[in-house]
Amino acid sequence: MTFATKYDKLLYMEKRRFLDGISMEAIEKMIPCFRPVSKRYAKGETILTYSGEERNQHIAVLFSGRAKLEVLDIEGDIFRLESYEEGDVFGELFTLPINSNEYIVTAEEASRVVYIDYNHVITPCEHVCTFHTQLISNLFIMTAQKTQELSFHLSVLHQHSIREKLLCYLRFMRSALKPDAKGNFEIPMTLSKLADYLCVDRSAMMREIKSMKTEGILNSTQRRFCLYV
Amino acid sequence: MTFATKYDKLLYMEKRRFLDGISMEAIEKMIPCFRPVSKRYAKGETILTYSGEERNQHIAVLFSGRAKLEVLDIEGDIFRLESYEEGDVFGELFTLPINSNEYIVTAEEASRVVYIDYNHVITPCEHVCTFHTQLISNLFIMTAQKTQELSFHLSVLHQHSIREKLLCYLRFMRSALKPDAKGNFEIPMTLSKLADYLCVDRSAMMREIKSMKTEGILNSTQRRFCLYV
DNA sequence: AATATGTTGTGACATTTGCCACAAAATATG
DNA sequence: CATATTTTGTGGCAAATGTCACAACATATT
Repeated sequence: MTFATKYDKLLYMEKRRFLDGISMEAIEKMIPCFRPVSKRYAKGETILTYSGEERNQHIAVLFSGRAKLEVLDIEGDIFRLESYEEGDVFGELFTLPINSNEYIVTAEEASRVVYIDYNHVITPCEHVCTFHTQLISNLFIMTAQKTQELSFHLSVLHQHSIREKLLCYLRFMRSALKPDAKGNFEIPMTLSKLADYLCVDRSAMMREIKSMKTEGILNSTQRRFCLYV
Repeated sequence: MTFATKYDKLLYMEKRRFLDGISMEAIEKMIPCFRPVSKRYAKGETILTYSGEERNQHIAVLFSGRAKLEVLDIEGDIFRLESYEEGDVFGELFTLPINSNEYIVTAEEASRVVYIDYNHVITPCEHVCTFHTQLISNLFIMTAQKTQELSFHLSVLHQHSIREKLLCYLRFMRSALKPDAKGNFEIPMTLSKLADYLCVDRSAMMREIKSMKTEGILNSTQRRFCLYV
């Protein structure tokens, strides 16, 4: 059904994970304290939905697999809002529910999700969890990184023309991906997905890439790009 | 210089503040622990800049006033990325610095900013700060709310046409603002700012509003809207 | 109250962008 | 390896959007 799965990342950054810096022994000690609930989901299965009517105070962490968040609006249109990879956090806590819109998180691969009560994470426990602090820090950094990604996405969409959007995205990718000796780098998603990300029509984007090539601004084949500006 | 200041909010939600749920006595006890640095800025003054070259591990909290975050890109174009009101958190930690872009936070009114070292907040202190947990929770919720706003902004920009963007924004506002008996509500920014927010041309937006009026979809004068769909 | 500055509202025109349709290439699947 | 599915690349045409210019209005400032 879906191809090119290994290219489906939206951005390329070193992500903080929920359990970074916490030893296995510490994790095992923390389990009785946090009482995490782990659930498995098959490919295509709905992980959770919310519509803003009841507040869900659980933090969901995607431990393995891939998932997406889609919005079903009042018109019946559905569109993808976010993509989740291993280590991502999600849940109602992180999405401002637009009234009467339905938010649906679906597994795009077989996935494992761990639910943790938000209050348990924030409140220091009676047992001496040395790594509780680390956990809070991780969670905080993860949320901050999420705002970073969204912030970047917005700054790309703020560009007026397709060309400017492309340049904004590609320049960031060039600096993030450390291009090879010839200056080539390969973006982490297909051109179709890129058009979605930039909120432009795919064929219009292709046309723009073409004219940028003839102008000598860049060079590319498929996902491989080389920027001259 | 700037008018209509009370309408300059982007969204309308009950925001968690940094010191919510913490008594004055507790705050005074916490001061020696956190060692916050408070600075005042005049209207128009630069609060801070960053470009991703050195990591600034401080959290900035806008205690009073108003500020904006702008990006200066490689072309020399400058555009507004975010607006900050009282209680907002900002700083390099929350913005993914696009390579060689310059990020500039400027005071739009006389403002007071409190800087706190991130590690001090996250790490439990030797003194018994009962409200340390509350503080962490506040900070976390604030960051989550930030992602909610960005997330909403993105979901608006994902709409293809000006009309869809308008409807998406206005429907949210209607539900957030509790319209009067006649169904009227007043959006919290000027129409010019709205056009910016929706990333469309202002006059094109006005044209669209006009044709929506003739179609009987909505009614409006200035910032006051009444939606029929 | 008078002035300056920004906001709202409108129209004509140019341009960009989206839409559609199709073929070739690349990538998964069995 | 053969097949199915998706991605990439291209062109013509229509529609949506941006640009420019201007007047009336609203809001701060003095």
